[in-house]
Amino acid sequence: MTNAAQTYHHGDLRTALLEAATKRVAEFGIDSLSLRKLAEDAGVSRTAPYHHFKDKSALLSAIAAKGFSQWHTNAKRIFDQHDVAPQSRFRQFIHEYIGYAADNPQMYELMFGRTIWHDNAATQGLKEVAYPCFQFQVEMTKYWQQTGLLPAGQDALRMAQVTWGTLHGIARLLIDGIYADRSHIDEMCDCAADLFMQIALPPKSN
Amino acid sequence: MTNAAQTYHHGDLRTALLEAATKRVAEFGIDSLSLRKLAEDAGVSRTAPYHHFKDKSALLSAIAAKGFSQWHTNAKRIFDQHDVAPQSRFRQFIHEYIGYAADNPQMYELMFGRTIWHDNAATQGLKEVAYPCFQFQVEMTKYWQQTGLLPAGQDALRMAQVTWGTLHGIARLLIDGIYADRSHIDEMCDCAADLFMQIALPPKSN
DNA sequence: GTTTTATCTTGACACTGTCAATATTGCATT
DNA sequence: AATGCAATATTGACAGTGTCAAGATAAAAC
Repeated sequence: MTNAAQTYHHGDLRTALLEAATKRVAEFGIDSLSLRKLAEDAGVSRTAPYHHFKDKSALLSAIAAKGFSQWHTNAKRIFDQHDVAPQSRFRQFIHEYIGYAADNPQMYELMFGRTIWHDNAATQGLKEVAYPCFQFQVEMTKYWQQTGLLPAGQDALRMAQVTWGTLHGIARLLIDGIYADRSHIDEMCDCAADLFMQIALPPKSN
Repeated sequence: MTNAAQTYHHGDLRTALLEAATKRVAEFGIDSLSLRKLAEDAGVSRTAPYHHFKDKSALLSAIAAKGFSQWHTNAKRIFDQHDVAPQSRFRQFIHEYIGYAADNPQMYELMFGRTIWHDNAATQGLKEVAYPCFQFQVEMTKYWQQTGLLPAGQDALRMAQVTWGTLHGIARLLIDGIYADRSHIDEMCDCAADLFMQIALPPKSN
């Protein structure tokens, strides 16, 4: 017990655990998270966390939920800059998406990885935050189709899956250190943006 | 020297372990693989596997290596159908890539997931099989650019990263059960193909 | 036949998540 | 203020895990 407060009840253990766990995951990765060690660092016993999170998966879900709501507001901020031209906004969104993943690789891995999504392991609370985030991707896609940035002939949902899939894939390749190299992030983003906006682009002179 | 498997009179524990592990991973996933249980099933002691694989990660790398060489030959087979029009081949490649991922989700997860790639955990032997596989993606991209299927203005490597990223992303979204639904695989593939080949498509106006 | 080498075994260590039973406290109601 | 209940925290225990060290055994090399 390194903490001076030796009270039997911690007071706000849930918040303390969540914050410590978030920090630990961000720094050392999902696999490094141990409930026991976490409890010890918080100055409580090994099983104390179980009164605030059903199991380890629930804790991870809670961490991811924070990440989702954070990213969701960020995405809205970018998208809602109505004074910026759609093309620039679209490009900026791509850069910021990949940038977020590159800057918070462990959090991204947690949010969009199999750890919390396989076998329907995701908490109800997580789904309630994540699904609107997914839905937002469709709304944006619809808008970009309407403004002629993306081909309008395709179904918006399908289109959203593909465009998001691209961003997701690039992010994963970067994070997992496969094939793609961090030093060319911007070029890759621009390449993706150009590919998407083939039709929308005015014919280049040079 | 490095060919530890080539023995005349020895038992074939290495092969037995590799096969059993591959089967287990394919069926129940990476996390379900336990070296101890694997050894027990093979009728040897818990630490016997360590004489054939440095650690668990090395075993996983070996499994993934098999998957890579398998996929690599498959990709070449599709690409080398010179009697099929490039457009059809390109489309077929996309469908088969996603199809492979959808049919072998656990293997795909292992091959292209962080488990073996993060922290440079990949074995040298794995890299020797995987890197040519990545490189092939660039060669195909170059070809598609030359045939006018993909925009030729972009750097081939960058282009390959984006196109592969798209396939990878769609595959991951499918496998992890995020957002994308298995029942629309074909539509998603076609949507991606159409998006990539905007330029190759017959011009609608202008 | 003897030595070297590859392979396998037992024992042990330090972890992990999680359940069960128990103890302590804070808060609401009387 | 006293009491009862629900929330919270604790110790003990169980069944796992990967992996190292040291010793045993069989096969191969000499």
